[in-house]
Amino acid sequence: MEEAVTILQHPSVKEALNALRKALSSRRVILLVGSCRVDYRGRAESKLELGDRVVLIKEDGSILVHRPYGYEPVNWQPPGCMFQAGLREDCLQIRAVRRAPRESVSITFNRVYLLAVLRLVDAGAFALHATEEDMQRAVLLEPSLIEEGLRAITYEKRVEPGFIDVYAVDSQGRLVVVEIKRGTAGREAALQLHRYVQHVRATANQEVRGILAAPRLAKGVQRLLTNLNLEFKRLDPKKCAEVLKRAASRRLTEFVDGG
Amino acid sequence: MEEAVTILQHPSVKEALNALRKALSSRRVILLVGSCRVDYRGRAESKLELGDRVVLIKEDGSILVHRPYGYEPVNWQPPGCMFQAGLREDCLQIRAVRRAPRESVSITFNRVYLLAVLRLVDAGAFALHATEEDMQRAVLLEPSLIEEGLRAITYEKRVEPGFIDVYAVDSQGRLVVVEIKRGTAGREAALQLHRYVQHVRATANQEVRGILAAPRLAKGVQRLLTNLNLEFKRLDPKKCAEVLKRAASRRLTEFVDGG
DNA sequence: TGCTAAATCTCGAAC
DNA sequence: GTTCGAGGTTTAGCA
Repeated sequence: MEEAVTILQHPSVKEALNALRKALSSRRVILLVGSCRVDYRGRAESKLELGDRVVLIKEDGSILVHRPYGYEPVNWQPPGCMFQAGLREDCLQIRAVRRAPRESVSITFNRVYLLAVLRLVDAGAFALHATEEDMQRAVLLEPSLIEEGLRAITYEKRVEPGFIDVYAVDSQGRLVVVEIKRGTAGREAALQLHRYVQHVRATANQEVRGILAAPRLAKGVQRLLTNLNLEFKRLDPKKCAEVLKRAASRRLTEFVDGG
Repeated sequence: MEEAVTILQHPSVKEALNALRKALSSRRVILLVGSCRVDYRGRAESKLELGDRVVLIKEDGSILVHRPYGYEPVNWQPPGCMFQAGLREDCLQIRAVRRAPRESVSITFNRVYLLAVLRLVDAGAFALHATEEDMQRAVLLEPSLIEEGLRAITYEKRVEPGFIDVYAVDSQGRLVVVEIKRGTAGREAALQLHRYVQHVRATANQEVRGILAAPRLAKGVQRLLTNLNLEFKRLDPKKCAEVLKRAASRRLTEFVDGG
């Protein structure tokens, strides 16, 4: 069985090329550190002059070029690339090509400091909580998070301008459109809600309330809401997550008790 | 002078911790490969179970956790983090904390396959062409890209709904609002243009044309434009980039000839 | 610092 | 294959 980690330190260009070709054909994760130039052609075009970078090639054919700073890669290619590796004027050149859209990144190393070929096994589950979807599910489960007496009718209702997060009826029988934002709700969110409410009003021909539910509003948005005859309701993502967790454990209890 | 690349292969947790602490305090770029769990708390919450990952820590205090597949990091922290490294039940634990917003990522390695500490020098210039801003500048330089006889008045004009990309007058003296998109223009772009045009009409009290300029339209958007009494003009990002390049070399020629 | 709009956005789902 | 909306979006540009 092959080693999980194979490392070449300061390899010659030829040594690096040999190891790289083998690693690419066996679909390994590859780490390359060295001095390189990068050119991109496709949806846009870019040129990056000589400097030290970290290049990460993954099993699914994605590639990232990282500078020593910044969250985002300076150049990249999404999963599904074809790779070519070769020599070019004493340099190691790697080309990552994809079609649809047709684009390519080519990286030219004049020096390689480190080449690591990795056999990684990762089947770990990933779970993200307190997303906007979680908040929506929480409101459907407990509409009182928005206001007492509210009853949910549908969610993700398709209307012309987009999707209504939660569509409900209040204690007095009026239609309510609820737009949920996980972060600070800005002007765009208010306008989005406005479009939905306008559409429902035109269709339903009765009184329709619009409620923007978010942890907080951006400056000036309260005034915009007032002008548009819409309402704001503070809604905490964490509290929504707790509602979901409670509901899940309740379901579990009922399941155990009932079974 | 210290080595540009320092490597520990399959270090013990204690060895890794020592090297990591030193690397963090000297603000090096750090590559860590190993088996780990990851927890995130902040704007949302996430949990990633055990698996092999590549962790990249940068000079500016950003950190990325990459699985063996996918363009995006599964967990991360933007530049400006504080790092803590320690032992936790025979595991190497790294915590990256930032405030505003308050959030943290903690990574717990039960095994480290590779630790590389890198001294990278990257001063290479990066240039990106054919962005939406390039297209806007090209249209300002040559309004005939949109239509003959068009004259630009202002750009990035502030109006209530946002910023008008290019504000112009056509050959017959009518006001023209131009909205530019670099990619496929969808429904949202048409509605955005509509809002701008409505606003200008209300303000200027005269005939106002709205032109959506983009390489192509999403399906159904042409019909929407027609309903809203707006126009579409095909505009190629690459052609815009060429216009700019031509203009730049012309300026250079004039400069050389004149000087 | 807060807010707005763009991105080689990416990613996923729905049509 | 497109299109559309969300993202722990990030990033750049301004008020």
